[in-house]
Amino acid sequence: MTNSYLDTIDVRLLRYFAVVAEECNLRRAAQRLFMSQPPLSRHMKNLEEYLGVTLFTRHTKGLTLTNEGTKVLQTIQPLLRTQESVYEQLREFSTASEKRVAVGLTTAFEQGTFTTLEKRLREYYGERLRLVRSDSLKLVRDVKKGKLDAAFVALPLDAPGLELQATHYAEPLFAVLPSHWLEAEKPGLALKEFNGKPLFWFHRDSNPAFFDFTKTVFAHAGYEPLFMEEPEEHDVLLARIAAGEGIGLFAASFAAISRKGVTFSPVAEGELLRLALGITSLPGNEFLAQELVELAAAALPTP
Amino acid sequence: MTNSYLDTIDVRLLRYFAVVAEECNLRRAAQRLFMSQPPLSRHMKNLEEYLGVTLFTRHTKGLTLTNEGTKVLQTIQPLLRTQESVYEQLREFSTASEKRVAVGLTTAFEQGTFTTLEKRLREYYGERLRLVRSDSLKLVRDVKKGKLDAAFVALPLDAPGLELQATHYAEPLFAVLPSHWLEAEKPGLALKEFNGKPLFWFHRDSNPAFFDFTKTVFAHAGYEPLFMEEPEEHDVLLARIAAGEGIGLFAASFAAISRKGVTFSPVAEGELLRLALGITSLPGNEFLAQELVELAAAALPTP
DNA sequence: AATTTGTCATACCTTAGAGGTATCACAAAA
DNA sequence: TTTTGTGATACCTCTAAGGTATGACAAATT
Repeated sequence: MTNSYLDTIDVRLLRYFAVVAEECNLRRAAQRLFMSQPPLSRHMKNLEEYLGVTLFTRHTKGLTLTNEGTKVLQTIQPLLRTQESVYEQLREFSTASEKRVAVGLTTAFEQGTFTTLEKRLREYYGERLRLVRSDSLKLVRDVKKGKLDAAFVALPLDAPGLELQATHYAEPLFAVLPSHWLEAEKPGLALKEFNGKPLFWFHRDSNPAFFDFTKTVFAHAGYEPLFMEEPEEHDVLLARIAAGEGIGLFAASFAAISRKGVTFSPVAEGELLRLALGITSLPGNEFLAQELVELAAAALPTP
Repeated sequence: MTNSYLDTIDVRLLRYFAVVAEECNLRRAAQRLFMSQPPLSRHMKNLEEYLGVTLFTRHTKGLTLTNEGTKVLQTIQPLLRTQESVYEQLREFSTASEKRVAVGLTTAFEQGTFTTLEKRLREYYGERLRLVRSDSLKLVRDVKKGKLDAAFVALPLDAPGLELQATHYAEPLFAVLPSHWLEAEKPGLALKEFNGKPLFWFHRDSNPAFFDFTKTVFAHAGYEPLFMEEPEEHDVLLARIAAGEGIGLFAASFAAISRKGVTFSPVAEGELLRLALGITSLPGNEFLAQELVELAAAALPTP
């Protein structure tokens, strides 16, 4: 019996192949699969290598299936269908025959903000609920992969291909400063007072749209920050601010956390710099998303 | 519709589950799957998490399926069967409707050793052949994974669960020394003359059985080497030997490669330190293995 | 009762491979 | 000629699969 490499092919590759065959265009197929074009190109090449078959002819307008490619496509259809139906059946088995709900929760706001919401979610979904805390970008990735059904994320956020529903909830950003920088209590600090001073901020890659937006706001306010890489851990960040290395900008709810040596202070431009709470999900999960919006409306303060 | 994590489960996990369910024992199941017990334990835990179902009750004599576990097992059977049959059909598609043959070739011998063998293989299998060169241990791993149908490997080698057939071909080891260490031409150097001198040698982990064996031979010969980590690249190794950092021990065929500053010399214990050529494959591939043994017999010199 | 053995679980590490960005080569369209 | 849209390539990052070492625990053995 010749194994010829084939046993190790992931069914996922075959599913990718089906989508590519349908689109006849790598870029579009990649978009539908929530990935970028190059890895998909590689996957198709590998698949051809595995199978020992040329699946496509490549030309400058896209791809077209070869005859063998068509045959392969027909051959795998039953497998893809069987997988779907079996997975559908497996979903029925979850505890108490009820469908599980996996929901993400952003760490962009102070976690205490969500205690009521969490309680409501647990009451509402009971054992079926699976709650995951992470930063908005990882949550978006997991929603795309199907690991999460929906996620509460911080807006603004660019999530192409996903449904995105806003809730009423939003918070202005607060400045977090080393206490000794603040000569007197000044509510509503103007950002321009910090011109040239270092700001702990996220890397542009993690959310280009929001990064560029804030940069514009900073510029308008006359604040040209010296960007410093933000530490992962919240307490580390506070410690470094206390040490006078730079300032931070957090959602207002974080003012609930105090630390020796740092001062939370509202900024004059706070209303421009708002984080809103949104719910993201794959198209098709609108019902769940709507449920979550309503639960959030009932369980979050109206600021 | 709720995705609930489930879409991302690899079918492989389900296949593992089926094996575990059959064996009711993680260690044995892991052995059948060519992996160690801990990852399998984790996989089963993850699977339960994904499905939201307790599949097994764990006790001190092994595992037993729960009722839900049995139901899940029944549910996935059609998928596993469909996958097998579809993959079987896919194999038919390989170029010219012929089954492909993936064969590994060890780098433990000088590659020129195999020129005739390679030629024969290509003549015999034609386009169907896929030849991979790597070290014996990676080849064994790929054979286990099904990426290779069979591989020519260096013996002795411990490959539990795999078929292992010896060919008639074997080579003694030669010493490779910095030229300036050799005062006069001495054919048949005794290892003990190098006592305490550094030896570039492989890490024990890569082949414990062979490592221990050679160590015993060294000890008997009165050679207590100072083991040094062997560089990956052959030419780097030669350069460092030329620089006088230590000696090496290679299969005799490598004497074909000369380099300024190093001398290849047979060792008196060479007949004890032999590398043989073997063919390894998964049980069930005996026919191919036998073919390869015969091709090797015809294409390799009888030393 | 104490020891040994065989079970699964846990902690930690290494590494293959999936996916990302930047960029290329090429042909069709403008 | 330039622009635009195609797939391919090179290179990087990081997740997750698999490995080793070890633990906790119960049954079997002494």
